[in-house]
Amino acid sequence: MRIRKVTRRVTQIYDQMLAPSGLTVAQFSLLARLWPEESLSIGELAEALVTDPTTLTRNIKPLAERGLLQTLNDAEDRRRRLIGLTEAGRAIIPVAYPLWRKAQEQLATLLGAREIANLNGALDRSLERLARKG
Amino acid sequence: MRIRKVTRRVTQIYDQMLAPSGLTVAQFSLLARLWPEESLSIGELAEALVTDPTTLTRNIKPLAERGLLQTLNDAEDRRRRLIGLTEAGRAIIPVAYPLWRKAQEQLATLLGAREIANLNGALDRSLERLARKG
DNA sequence: TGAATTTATATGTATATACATATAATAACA
DNA sequence: TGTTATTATATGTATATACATATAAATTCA
Repeated sequence: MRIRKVTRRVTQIYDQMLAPSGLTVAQFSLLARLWPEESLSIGELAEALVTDPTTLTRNIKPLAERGLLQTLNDAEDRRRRLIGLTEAGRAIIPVAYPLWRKAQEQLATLLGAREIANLNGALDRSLERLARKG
Repeated sequence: MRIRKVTRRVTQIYDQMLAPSGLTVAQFSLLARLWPEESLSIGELAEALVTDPTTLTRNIKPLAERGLLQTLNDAEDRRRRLIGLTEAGRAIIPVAYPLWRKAQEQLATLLGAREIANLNGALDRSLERLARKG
């Protein structure tokens, strides 16, 4: 499958560039999503990241162990866990962001700005149609 | 990352459709690549699938245990393992292929033929630029 | 030819991913 | 209100993925 092949290479490029920060691209995406927010539940975060809630439970674990994420119990609904950035979690974003930008630039160089724009447009439209329900 | 989100959903769709065959889309891709060939080494197969050779070593394992793949030692180069389909491996392709087509059709319905063609074109061009060397 | 280098694959380790199922808590309803 | 159904998350299990490193075999070269 084409898209799986391309994604493997793209993930590799981002992961290699982000390596000095100690984050993977999946981890950076997760942290970055929480950057402007107070905190989100597992379910909300899963929906935002278009991933399975059970995947998120697992992905949160190493980040929480490294002290980048913290969990609060929702008083209104005691089933929910509210996930938010810790101090360290907020602090790592400005370290990782420039690396992420560099990966983005490298990709733009490899593929060309026109192709990137075309691809992003097609992916955005596809996401909308695929986001929920298959 | 957009492409990672889309790929997760697309993989899910293919995996669900292929479930009756007991294959994942990654496994189907691997077996299908060997269908017209005699056999390929780990390295050749990795390159064809745009994946890491170490990933392939792992992916082969469950398929070999299920008797779908077999390994031959290359007489010319005793480091190389030649991977090929077994009888059972050849037999499962005609079972899985229609399911794979169905997933493809479902995706075409969701995204539209025009968008699919656009996306495939962009992905093919991207693959060419990304395939080797990052 | 013998030592150094390169190449092919495997292993250790870690994250990413999702399904089936379990559990606990909330919501619905009779 | 008490029972049932639904919802949020976690766990068990399995595959997918790749890097660092190990190992063995082939190649290079002095």
